[in-house]
Amino acid sequence: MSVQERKQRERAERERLIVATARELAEQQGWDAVTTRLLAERIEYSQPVLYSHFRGKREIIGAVAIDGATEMAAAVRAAASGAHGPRERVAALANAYLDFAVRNPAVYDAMFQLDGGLAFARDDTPEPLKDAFAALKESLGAVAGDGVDPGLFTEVFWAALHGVATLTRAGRLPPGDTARRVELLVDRLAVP
Amino acid sequence: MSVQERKQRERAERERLIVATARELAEQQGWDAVTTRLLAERIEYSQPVLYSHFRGKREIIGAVAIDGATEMAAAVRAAASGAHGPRERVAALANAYLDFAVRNPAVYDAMFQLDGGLAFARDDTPEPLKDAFAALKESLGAVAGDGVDPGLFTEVFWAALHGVATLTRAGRLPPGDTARRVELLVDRLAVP
DNA sequence: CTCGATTGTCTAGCGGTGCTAGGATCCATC
DNA sequence: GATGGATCCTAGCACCGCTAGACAATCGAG
Repeated sequence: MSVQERKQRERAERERLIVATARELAEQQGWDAVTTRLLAERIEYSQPVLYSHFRGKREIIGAVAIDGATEMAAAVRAAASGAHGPRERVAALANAYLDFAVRNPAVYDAMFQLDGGLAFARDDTPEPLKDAFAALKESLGAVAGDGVDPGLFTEVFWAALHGVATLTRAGRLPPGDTARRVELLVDRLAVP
Repeated sequence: MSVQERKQRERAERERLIVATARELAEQQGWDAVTTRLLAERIEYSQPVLYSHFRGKREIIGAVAIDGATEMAAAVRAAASGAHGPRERVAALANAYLDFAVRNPAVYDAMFQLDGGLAFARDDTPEPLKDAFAALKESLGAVAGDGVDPGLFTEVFWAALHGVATLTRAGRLPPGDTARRVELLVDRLAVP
């Protein structure tokens, strides 16, 4: 039995290695550079090994996305917990969110831009994704205002942050004014 | 001279055909299906002909994006001009924007999601792109509020719309509540 | 009207992609 | 130590964006 357990452990270890390497490669050279050949070479196995862990490249992206969601949830909660008052919490959250997107562009893309084969906003949505949304809702729900559904408010605020994050990184918005944009967003959207 | 002019005209005609076919193909089967081979077959020329008009696939995407920007600017202006009062204009604009994104997903992707090799938010930005932003600004600038730069406000409002559009279509936001989201956005962001 | 030059187009192919079939190799078990 | 199943790799498929070079059509000069 112990032998099987060891093999299982090693297999799980290798799977983590694949995901970590894919993420590293994507952050360094972009997702286009994450080819199955290069990824296989980096983990020092042949291509087919990747397919014994994942159905395809799409699932590898999905795995990176789930890892990222866990981290983002933690980052957002940490930022929120360090601020006093609902409004300050929201401002801290917004900055933490955008900071995460800037620091981990490839992971952010995996989560929200690329097709990782994941289900969103459904019952069978992976737990880390639900939890990341929950982390936003914890702070944002408090400033939704009377008569406004906290879930809906969270979605709208999140969408605004997402828009700022993606348009800025894609060069559609001039960089540098992010702080002022966040300020405006928080001022207007969050009810005191 | 007339012969050259005719040739030039036919060449321009073919270029329009390429862009229109690429757009049609992308809307029908997604941008992944827009391969140079299939595109060439559809226009009934060989692949290299595409490269005598465009530097590569990226530039074809860019051409579709520019076409789309012109149409979006018109759609937004039409919607805004049919509404009374600043706040109603903004609501009409927001709905027109999201409607455009839903009706022309491939074009929307070409404009804001894919790499079309275009410059944004710069001096050498193609005129139609500048004009699309200007169309937004015309209506949005009026509700920016005192002490808020109209350009900055337009960017933020646009980013929020973009977030709603992309997250909804990517399945990240449950569809169906778009109207309520727009309502919330307009209520909070637009100053009476 | 002929004939070289230019222009336009196509065939064929390069190096890359994601993915997989089938054979070789390793190793726990009998 | 033999054996059978799990594990892994080599080789290759069909496709991608893109391009070199052959070929045909057209133009302009003599």
